[in-house]
Amino acid sequence: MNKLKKITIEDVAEHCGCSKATVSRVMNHDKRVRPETVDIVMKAMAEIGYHPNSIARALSAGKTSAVAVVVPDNWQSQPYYIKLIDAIEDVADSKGYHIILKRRKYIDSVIELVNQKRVDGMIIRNMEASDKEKNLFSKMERIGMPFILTGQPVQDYPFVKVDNIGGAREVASLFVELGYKKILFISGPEDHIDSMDRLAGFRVGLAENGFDLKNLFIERGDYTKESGFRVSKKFFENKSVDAVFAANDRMALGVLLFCRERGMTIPDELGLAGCDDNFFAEFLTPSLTTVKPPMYEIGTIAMESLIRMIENRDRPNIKIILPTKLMLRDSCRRK
Amino acid sequence: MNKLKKITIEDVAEHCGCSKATVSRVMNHDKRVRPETVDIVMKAMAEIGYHPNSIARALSAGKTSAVAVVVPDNWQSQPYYIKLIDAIEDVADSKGYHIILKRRKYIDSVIELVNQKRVDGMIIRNMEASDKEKNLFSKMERIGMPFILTGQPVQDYPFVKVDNIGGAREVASLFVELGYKKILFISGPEDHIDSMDRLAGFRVGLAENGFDLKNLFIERGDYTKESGFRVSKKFFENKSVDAVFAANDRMALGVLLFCRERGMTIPDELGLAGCDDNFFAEFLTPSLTTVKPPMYEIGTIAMESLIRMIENRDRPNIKIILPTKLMLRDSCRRK
DNA sequence: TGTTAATGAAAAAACGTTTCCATAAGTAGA
DNA sequence: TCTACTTATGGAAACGTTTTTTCATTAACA
Repeated sequence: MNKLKKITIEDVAEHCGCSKATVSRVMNHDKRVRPETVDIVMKAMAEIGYHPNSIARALSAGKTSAVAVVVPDNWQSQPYYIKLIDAIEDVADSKGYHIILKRRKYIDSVIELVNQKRVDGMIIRNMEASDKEKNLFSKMERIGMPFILTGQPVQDYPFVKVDNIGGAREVASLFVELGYKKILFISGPEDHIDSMDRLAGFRVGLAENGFDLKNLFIERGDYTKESGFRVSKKFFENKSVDAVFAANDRMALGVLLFCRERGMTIPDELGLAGCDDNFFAEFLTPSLTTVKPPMYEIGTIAMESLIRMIENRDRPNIKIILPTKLMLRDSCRRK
Repeated sequence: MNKLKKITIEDVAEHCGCSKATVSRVMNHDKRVRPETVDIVMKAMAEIGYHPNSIARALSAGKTSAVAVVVPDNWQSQPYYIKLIDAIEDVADSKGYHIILKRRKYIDSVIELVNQKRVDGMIIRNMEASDKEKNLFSKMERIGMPFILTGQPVQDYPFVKVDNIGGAREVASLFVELGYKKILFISGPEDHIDSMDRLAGFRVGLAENGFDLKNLFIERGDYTKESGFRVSKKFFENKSVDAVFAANDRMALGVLLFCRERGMTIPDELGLAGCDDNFFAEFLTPSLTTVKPPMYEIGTIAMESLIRMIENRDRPNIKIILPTKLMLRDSCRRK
């Protein structure tokens, strides 16, 4: 096997009869090098096909130009994670950073990345926070490695998140406007913060539009399609409502499937709305009204902030909440 | 701002009164170091909280333990890319590798990764091959950096791909079995290899099941939902068929939407099948029969092969074609 | 003409590892 | 007791950059 000789800065120096230092200065646009020398060096680099070794650079500079992005294990269930990552990559590329992708299940590997100084910073989609994660956060804080949360605030760490409360409030306003008098809210699993926020916002929205909260019913699901089906089956046995608002689209899909089986037509007999603008929402029959989180914006702002933290070595206290967008589709209509 | 003093191998050496070399040997499980010394060093490392710097390691070893994964720009449209990435990460983590994710649009950045020796290898989902990509491939070959294609074979480079021909053949077999006598195939954009393979396989499958190819009609789409709609609208103006096979699910969705508008019931008046098992296929009404590509397996095999190439420094000629799975759903039924 | 200041570039140190080479101590065989 | 071989370790070079220091040359000035 032919062993390729590596081309280093030394070869360039030799080829144009100057020192490594000069070549390095040319590469880094140091203005103290004479223009003609610059030309000579540039030409030499092109001629012998030199490219600086980024690892050596990183070691010398103490900066890797890489950031880790941590997503939930089931990122598959939410295509908006792709938007989040796209946004992060768009910013990253324009600033010369690379992103190392990790699922939460590989948190040990993420911790190693930090310990071994393999990344300059991190963006974490933290939907829950285990002890391991909390330790990680405090360690990063301690060693001064910047990071930003994009799920939920934890302690006093920087975050960029969705305004779940505001989004649900808009749905409430819509539901009242459409004339719904009795409403069912299907929550997520116990204590899930997103779901709690959505319920809180929904309540506020209903109340401020003159809806009597006595007519708001609440059932608990677990975010799965099946739970949406199950909950509605149980609920509709002895009660009825005008509309259902589910804490996510998967459960709303469950409700829709139940109605289809039961022969209840949507939106005529029942209004329906979900959250997340999941991939199928647009293609269901009827298409599903839902609350769309601004994932691209979150990714953009998170990455821009992170880079600022990395490069300025300061620690601006980023705490940003971004508004959702109500996607009004066919699953709810004036009563 | 408090400047954290970095803890290096030198500190460990000092702390336990031995040399850096010995500490290094302990970390790398060199058996030539006395067991008691190992204990001392291990304890010292734990006590002062030492973690080796991965960048320094990479420089010294000439190995980054990172691989680049390149996906199409519109990976958003195909959730199976997530499965591909998950598989790659699963293998990567078990072998101590990290993955750097890049979209194809940032190919320049990918090229830099290679030039700057920032990764040990690459997995590329190449659905088409631009000149830039071809140059990249040949450069990687030249400098001896391993890579694997997971889209289409190019020249003689290693690849792992889907058996599009076989998948389409199964659909053909199904269609004949269901009693369809006249069939429309909607192709992808001109010369798209996946689409061509699917058509070829479909033809073979029909013929070998005794179907008269005179009754196979072919129209060209461009993979979008809209083109599926448009093509069917135009086709059904003056012809009719028993079933449609579209080269992807998005176009099949277009056909479905057209039928819904036109009042043609699926599967009673028209059988329908697509390719890809896209996210919505399962949730459409009726749910869509489709050909599911084995993306997880592709990712697994690609990454395992890549690691073998990286670590063994040999170049086994990987050329693997994996079978699809027919997802039989409600959109086609016996005539 | 001699002193000082500014400039361009070389040499050397640093970044934090791994690895090669040397050495000292210990063991075994004669 | 000598030689030869192993074993555990230390010292130093290497990996390929950047950055600091040093030095030599030229320009400027009195």
